[in-house]
Amino acid sequence: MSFVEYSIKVLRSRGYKVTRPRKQVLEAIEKAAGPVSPYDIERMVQQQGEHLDPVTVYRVINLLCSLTLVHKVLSRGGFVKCDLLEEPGCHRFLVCRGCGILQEFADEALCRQESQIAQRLGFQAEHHLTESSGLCQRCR
Amino acid sequence: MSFVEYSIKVLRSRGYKVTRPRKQVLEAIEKAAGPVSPYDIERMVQQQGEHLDPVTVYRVINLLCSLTLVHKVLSRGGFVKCDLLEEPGCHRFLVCRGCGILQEFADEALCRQESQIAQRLGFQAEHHLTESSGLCQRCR
DNA sequence: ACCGTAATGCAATACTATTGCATTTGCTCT
DNA sequence: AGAGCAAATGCAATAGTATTGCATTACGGT
Repeated sequence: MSFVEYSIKVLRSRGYKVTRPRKQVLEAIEKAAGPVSPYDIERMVQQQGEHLDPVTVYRVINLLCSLTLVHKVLSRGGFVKCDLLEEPGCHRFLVCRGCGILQEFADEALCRQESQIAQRLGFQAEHHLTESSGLCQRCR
Repeated sequence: MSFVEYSIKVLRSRGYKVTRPRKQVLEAIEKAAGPVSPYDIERMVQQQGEHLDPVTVYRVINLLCSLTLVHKVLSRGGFVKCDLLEEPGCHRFLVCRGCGILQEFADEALCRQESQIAQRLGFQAEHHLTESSGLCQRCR
């Protein structure tokens, strides 16, 4: 099942409508090579002769992020489709500082260790956001 | 030694000039309760009857971030002074979703574990950015 | 096919960030 | 103390990112 199909299934199952703009955004993000901004998405859709309001893109992206179908890449800006979909644990990124390539991963042991450290500091951690930078195999 | 004093020492030791705007930014960030934007800093300085260009604030902050005297809090926006200064390892944040309070920490074992995971995925990690969200002791 | 509500489009606006160039100023050397 | 130089700042312009409110549209259940 493709990213778009899976996302539509999730939208329906949570009671969200499957609208034209939502499908447009999903398709744009699926096609994109890397992180894209809401305005990038607007442009991609426009280049197909269709129309889409950037404000709507923001709202769609917010929804998709809240469903973890899409992630924001904080260290670079822009949004990417989730590559792990149903994989449990916090989804994290490796970012190559050479070519910019992204690799998503999840590791429950890491989650546990981080939560443990947080607990020692009086915190009850619920979610871990991690973006590690370095060099990918190629750029090394 | 205060944050400002330490920062000035670092600036000098690395060959950077200690200028009026740099001192103004350092003092503003030291006083701030939480993360502040460059424009917040401009306002803080102006309220003392002094003047400071926001573009300069951006440039100063970039420098301070590159020296890890200041960190950007990506999940919230805004910049904070580093509370760990000379502590080795990547500096990370716990962010309370209740009151917004920040707690900075470093943990070299965590760095190692993350690097190891990255290596299994073909990555040579150099730096780990982490912001965990949850509830602080008070908000729980 | 209709209806109600969720979602979108539009307009306005605020915030965040960057670039180039002329001018100033901190620091070193005498 | 003063001169000179490179680094840093101020200014102007501009691009990119993000949010809000309200009128209108359209999805999906009946």
